[in-house]
Amino acid sequence: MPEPRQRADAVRSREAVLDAAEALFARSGPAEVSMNAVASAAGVGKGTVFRAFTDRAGLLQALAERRTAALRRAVAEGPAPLGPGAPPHERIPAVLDALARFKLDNQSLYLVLEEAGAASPYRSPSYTWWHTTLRDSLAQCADAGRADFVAHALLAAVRADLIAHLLTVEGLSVDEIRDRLAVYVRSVLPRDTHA
Amino acid sequence: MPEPRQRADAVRSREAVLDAAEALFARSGPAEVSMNAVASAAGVGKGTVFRAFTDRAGLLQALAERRTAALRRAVAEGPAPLGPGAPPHERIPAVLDALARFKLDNQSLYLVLEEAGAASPYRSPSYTWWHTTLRDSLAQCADAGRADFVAHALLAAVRADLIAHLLTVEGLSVDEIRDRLAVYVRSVLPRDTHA
DNA sequence: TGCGATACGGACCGCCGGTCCGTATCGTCG
DNA sequence: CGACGATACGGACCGGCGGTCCGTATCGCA
Repeated sequence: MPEPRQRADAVRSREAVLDAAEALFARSGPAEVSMNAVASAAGVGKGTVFRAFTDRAGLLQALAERRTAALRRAVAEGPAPLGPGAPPHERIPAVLDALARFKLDNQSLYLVLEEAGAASPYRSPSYTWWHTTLRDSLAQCADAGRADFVAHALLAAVRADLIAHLLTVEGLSVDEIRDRLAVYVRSVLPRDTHA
Repeated sequence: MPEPRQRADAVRSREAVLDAAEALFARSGPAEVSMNAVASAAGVGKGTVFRAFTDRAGLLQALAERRTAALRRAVAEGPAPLGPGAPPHERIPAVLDALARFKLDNQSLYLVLEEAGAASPYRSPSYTWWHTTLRDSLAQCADAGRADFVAHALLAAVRADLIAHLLTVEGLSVDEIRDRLAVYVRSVLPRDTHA
């Protein structure tokens, strides 16, 4: 199966829809962006949107993939402290801090993305990637068998709706959130590796 | 305003709807229970359901309130280790374990309950209550200023969709989940109080 | 330049949460 | 005990959602 190539107009439409969707999600609240709205904002028929992305979840996922590409690259192959070269007890807080900052900058998108709805966020490739990365780093940090759960728990601490709540309802500043998170993450990591 | 009293039939309907809803949520998956289904399962018109609970969120909240009453009482005024008499470093793991077990027993209800949807779960009175309880216990455990965030982070570790994922996708047993959680919670609590 | 394959658009579908109002029931008071 | 005002009931109804379908327009290869 040699990748049947895509027609030029299809590629153009796909791009237009992604751009429009990104703009809409940035501007408005979570569930307020309908597929209809995306389609007409992109200057495209509804059918085209669904042809390109299958369903709502597909569009959201494509959006996430595109938006996080740079950050993921920085973590996967960049320099310390984010990259794989850094020692775990530096890398883990750095990665979580970067992820938290990123979610703070892309709140509305992530609020939608992590909405349970049909498929839980835990099945999405995006979550799985972060979890695996974190788990592997944690596994170098002594508590091998528990690394899997700890990775989940740490990621849960930076869930979009929690962060939004801290910011909006509890009135914390971005730096306060980052600070609390940093302290918390350090408290979870084993003490013996602390030097 | 002397509480205008309710008519007998209204009370009966309310009860019938709660019973029916509880049964439906226990049986089926999360988003698969429509208000229409609840109404007809309760042998009642749709209007009656909305009259009694205002909207979907109201019904869900009433359901949660009713279902967790016993557990909340045990935590608020019961004996150690759950009750307020227990020392924090025993009470906190006990409370989280109890909460996790409870969510394991009421998965589908909690999956619906914690769905972001309109209002985030963090604004619900139920969440606020658990958070306050946990925060107060944590505050007796040294790290005063951070207690608020730590309470959020620990509660995030027992979110319904995470627990469901561990159980369903990762195939952990109930006891494995409780064990991982216990170890994790202990790692978060300050070491100095460890004896 | 012609023609098969592909993509486009928007009318259309079933269903959802939520509203509305004519009708039936309640409970109080004479 | 009968009658009447207040309250609750039920289900037709509404706007809008995610998703489908198919006649039509466009693409790109020969």
